[in-house]
Amino acid sequence: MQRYNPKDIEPKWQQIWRDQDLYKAVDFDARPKYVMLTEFPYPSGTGIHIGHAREYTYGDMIARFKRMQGHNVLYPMGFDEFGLPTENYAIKNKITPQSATEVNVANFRSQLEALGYGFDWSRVVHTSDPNYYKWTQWLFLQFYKAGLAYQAEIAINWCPHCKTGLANEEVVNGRHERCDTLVEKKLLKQWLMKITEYADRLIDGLKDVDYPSRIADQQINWIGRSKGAEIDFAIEGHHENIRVFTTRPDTLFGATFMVLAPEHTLVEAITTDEQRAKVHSYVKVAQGKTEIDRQNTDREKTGVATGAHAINPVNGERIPVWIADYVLTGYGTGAIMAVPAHDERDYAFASKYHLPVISVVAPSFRNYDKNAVDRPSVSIITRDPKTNKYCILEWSSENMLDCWPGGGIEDGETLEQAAKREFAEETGYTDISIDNVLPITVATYHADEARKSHRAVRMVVTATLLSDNHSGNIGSDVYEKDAYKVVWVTQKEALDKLQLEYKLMAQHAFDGGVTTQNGTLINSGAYNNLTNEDAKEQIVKDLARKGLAAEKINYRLRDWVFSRQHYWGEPIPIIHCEEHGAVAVPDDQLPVVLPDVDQYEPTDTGESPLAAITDWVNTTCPACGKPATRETDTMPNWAGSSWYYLRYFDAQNDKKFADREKLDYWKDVDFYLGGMEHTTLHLLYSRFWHQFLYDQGLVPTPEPYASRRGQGIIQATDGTKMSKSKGNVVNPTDIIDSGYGADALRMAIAFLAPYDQTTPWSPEAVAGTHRVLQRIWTLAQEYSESDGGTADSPELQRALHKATKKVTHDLEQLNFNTAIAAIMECVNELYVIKRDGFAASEWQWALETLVQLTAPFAPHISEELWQELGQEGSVHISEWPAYDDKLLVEDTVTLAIQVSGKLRGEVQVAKNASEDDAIKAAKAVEKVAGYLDGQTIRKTIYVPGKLVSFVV
RNA sequence: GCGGAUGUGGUGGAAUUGGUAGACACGCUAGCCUUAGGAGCUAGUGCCGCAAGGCGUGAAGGUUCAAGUCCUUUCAUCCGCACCA
Repeated sequence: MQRYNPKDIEPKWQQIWRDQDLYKAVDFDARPKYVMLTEFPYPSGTGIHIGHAREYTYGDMIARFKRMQGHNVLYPMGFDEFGLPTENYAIKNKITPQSATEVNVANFRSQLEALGYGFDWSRVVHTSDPNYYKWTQWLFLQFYKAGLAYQAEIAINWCPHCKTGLANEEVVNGRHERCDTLVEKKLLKQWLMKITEYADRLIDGLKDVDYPSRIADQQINWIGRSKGAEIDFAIEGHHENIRVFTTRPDTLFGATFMVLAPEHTLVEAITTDEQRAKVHSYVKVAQGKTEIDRQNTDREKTGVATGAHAINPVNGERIPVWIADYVLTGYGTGAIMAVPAHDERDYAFASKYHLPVISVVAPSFRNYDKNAVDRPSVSIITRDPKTNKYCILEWSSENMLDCWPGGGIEDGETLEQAAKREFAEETGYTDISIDNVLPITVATYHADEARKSHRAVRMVVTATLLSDNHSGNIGSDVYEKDAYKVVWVTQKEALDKLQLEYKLMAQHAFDGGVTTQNGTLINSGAYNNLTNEDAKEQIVKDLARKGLAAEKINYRLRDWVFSRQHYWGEPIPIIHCEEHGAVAVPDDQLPVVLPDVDQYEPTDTGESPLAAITDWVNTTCPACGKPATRETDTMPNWAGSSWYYLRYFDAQNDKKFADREKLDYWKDVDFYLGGMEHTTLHLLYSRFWHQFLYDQGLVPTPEPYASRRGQGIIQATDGTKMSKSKGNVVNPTDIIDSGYGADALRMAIAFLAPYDQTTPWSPEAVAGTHRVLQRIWTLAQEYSESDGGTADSPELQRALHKATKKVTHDLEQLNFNTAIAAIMECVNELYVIKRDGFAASEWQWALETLVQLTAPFAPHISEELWQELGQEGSVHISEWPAYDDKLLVEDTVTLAIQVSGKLRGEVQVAKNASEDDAIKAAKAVEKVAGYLDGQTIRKTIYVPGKLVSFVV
């Protein structure tokens, strides 16, 4: 018998598949198309890692499964070659980026082939190939011609280590995501893409695609759409207005000051002479701070008054204008109205600089029956200054909520009188002072002794315990006597114990009166008593009539900084002419080829190294033929990957980026698997490009990816992140070469955990899957060496149909791990059946089926055994097995028997046993009978095929 | 703070509509076998207990004949964003 040795069979089949073009996708084929896309790799010098293997393994399994199910599958691969790592690698090794790329790509490709992936290599794309980036440049020019690519001199994020500008998306916690260097602000003339123009489309388009919420929400969050209004405040003694953006126009009456960002354009003009020196020095300090400093929310707020005053448009109040660096230039208008009573940041600022706080929204809690009768009442939040604890009533009845003392306000009684009386009646404490009436409206359901509904409209007061004077009486009537305890608790305990309106009162009392909750307007003139939601609309509407406000939607998303000051990227195809400005390179002069150079190190000047190559830079203007210069910035690494999937549909075309008929055939990507880290980068950028191309009529679908999933990360064995410096990186090629082979590795990766879960690598897993493959191998060998068996086996049929059903369903749900478990279970069952003897004809069928089920997971061994079983052609283009539910049903089933909800035994009954028979059988079980003896059976529940439950 | 997720044996992880918790695998224990291989086969393996039995899905309550699954409260961890007005 031949032993299973992957080294003998894997390279052999890889060569045969290549020779046969087995995985070549066919344009215009009649079978339904299926585009399985995984993110193409960046060909670094270190080769592929286990994360690549996880992604491509899942993709390959789906591609093979769909192919066997009769789809015309396109599973393409390419290389995302431009970018900093290769440039740095080339500089370090003193070679050109072109040759570094060539070497790395060759290495990547051979590693990918060793894993047995069924890529259609005839469609491979290379983003640094001029035949490819010609079209990246051409597409860029479509954006430019549509006004969506533009130049602007702005302060951008600059990485001093990589010496290039960065997009917002590439900065994480103030650092460049690639090299972890603190980014700086640098004022540079930049190319930008107007992705903000597509902000709404990028949100709305998510409704039409199948993305998990963690991906869709992250994108929505990143775009950060927020609805509000822009409101103009007049400045005393000036003609200009200060325009602010706010989402809370309902709190306008509570605006007690304004804050401008230090960089705001009006700062210089409005600052008074007395304040000028202070303002200047503050602005200087603010600009000297790093991004990370300015974004630190723990930092104490600072600011300086400009001396100027603005006029609140709703009430004519004169309010001071400050500058402070907690207001950002880049968002909204760079100026805010500050409402300290309803915004924590404004409150912190107001407290520090002793600015007034005016509450204008009384948070309300409403939970009552509309027909209820009003009953004015008061709740008293009393603090004992000696212990810093608060007095609450703890009820012994389950129907009563623990609460603040309080009760109805009698006719002719003031709020203060009622509060003191109720507190004394309920707690016995007679000596308190009322400090404050909280702006809060609590309307809550309350029933009296006659079960009549009341609406308790509560006033909430805070009070201080002055002495321990006590009446000795707790509770005023028979219902309250001994029904509760008076307890003193800390703030935290109070928040833990109290619920609903009582909790809300506590929160409001403890947080100093600052609240962002909804409620009713107070201190707001004509708008008093409106809900704040209604007031929002009303106030904006009224101001809009006077031309002082307009509804406005703001986005967190910024335009995409598209320039890079590096050599190794697509040259931006623009020519600068003194007379004609920025002119697009004509189509017939594309591509603008990256020139060969000796020096491609980045510079500190903010200029790309291309700027030094004068004979490349100097050219003529396409419009007038006069001397002109080329744009020397290059595109970001995200450019080539923004449309690469479209090129797979027509990879060789030299007339167009892709032929329209081929685009119409392949349409979009059916399933796109990739990394979660690309959610707000590549995935967002490419959706933006695609939506634009759709608007231009260049692609047939509004969205590029019909379905998207993100695979989880494989961590190091100890659960930490793999890193080269820690030496805990798992190399897939090493595992293959060590003798386990690609099939066992693929199975181990997929068996590890659900596909989207982050999970540590387990080195033993490969030994386990290798063992399973050996067992399958052995089964097939023993069959082919046997001379037939003895009996037909319904068990055999059931085992294979069950496995087929499970594997089919699990693959459809992407449950790779349980699909493999089902194969393992089936193999175990076959070993048990084998011991009982076997019939040749059925084993032939059983093994064929097993091999087919295994094919997507372990393609080499399946192909080898398929051939050994006497099949012609490849298992990978054989028809996926069907299953028959009828053959799954066993003749007898095991019923669980419960007595009073506890499992007490089990019994075998015929699969179609009647309820009576089943119950009779259950009662007959000795152990069960013991539990039923002497008990009255109150109820019997029978779930066919599952259990019998006796309630005694 | 906002958004998203996850808590189940020694480990990775299973568990359609509420219906025998721990499938499958790793590891471990014992035995067998051998062409001594990165072997293979058989049995066992949630916890406590000699057993009967009891206890068990982060914690606490609740609904139900029955809860990992539904409801309420709460704790912890991870990911993304974060002075976004």
